[in-house]
Amino acid sequence: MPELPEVETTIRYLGKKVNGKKIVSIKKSNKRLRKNLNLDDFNSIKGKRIIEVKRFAKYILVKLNSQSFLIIHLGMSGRLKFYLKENYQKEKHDHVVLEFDKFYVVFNDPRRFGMFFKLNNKELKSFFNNYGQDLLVDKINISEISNKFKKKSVSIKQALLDQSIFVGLGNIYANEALFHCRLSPLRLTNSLNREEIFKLIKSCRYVLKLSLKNGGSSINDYKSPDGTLGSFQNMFEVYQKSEVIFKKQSFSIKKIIQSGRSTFFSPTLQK
DNA sequence: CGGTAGACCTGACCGC
DNA sequence: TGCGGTCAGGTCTACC
Repeated sequence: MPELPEVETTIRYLGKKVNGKKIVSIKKSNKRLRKNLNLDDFNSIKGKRIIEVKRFAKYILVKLNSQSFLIIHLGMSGRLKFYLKENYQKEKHDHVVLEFDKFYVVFNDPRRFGMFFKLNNKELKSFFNNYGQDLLVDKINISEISNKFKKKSVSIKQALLDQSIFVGLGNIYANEALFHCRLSPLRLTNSLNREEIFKLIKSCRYVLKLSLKNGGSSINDYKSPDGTLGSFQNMFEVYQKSEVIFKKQSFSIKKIIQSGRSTFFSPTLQK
């Protein structure tokens, strides 16, 4: 489900609620996620205080007052829910429940591609050592991207999803960004000149920021922790569309599969 | 090493 | 109403 704007929306909301608060208790289901808390880590969480909630790539990092972090990844269908105590009702696929003094924070994930685990400071560094530049916050180093692009011979669509080059783009925003800069998803990374790479990055940042401004995209299951829906899905230009209007003319959108993911693009407009 | 299928899951939707 | 097929925001692994 969630790409970078959805994760960012989640941490901004949650940070305001939990910063400085103590975890009174923790419960979990016995269902397997992509990564689970081991027993020792599970037992160590009760009583810890939350210092801050951050994001790295599409991961949510909850810093605890014990030189360690809860690491949460929402996978395809995960979300964090926030409930005042009197409002909590258990739902299907609630996998982790963090109890605070006056509220609960609940990790829910139907498909269970998500992760909920713990790392100490040292482990954190090595866990995140192979990630690329964050399109939302980093000042992008174009030369580095350009070098990575030259060394590869994959389509630029695939490259956008490769988290060791860029961090945070997922399938929706990769499609939207490519349309925004009018580059064909079929182009190979080593065929782009510097100007095209610059354009591509600019469009990625534009699309991500616009989505964030609109609270992310809500398709099927994504909601922010308080249940609000994002609205960027109403602004998709190509994703899951069959035609696009440009300069009052209508162009058809083609759907193809690239490395197992759907790509939507206009062969006429994107070169 | 680099690149690509397939695996991991549940649920929604569509056609019969 | 049910059954089978297809598809979905993301990673990771096993294999050429």
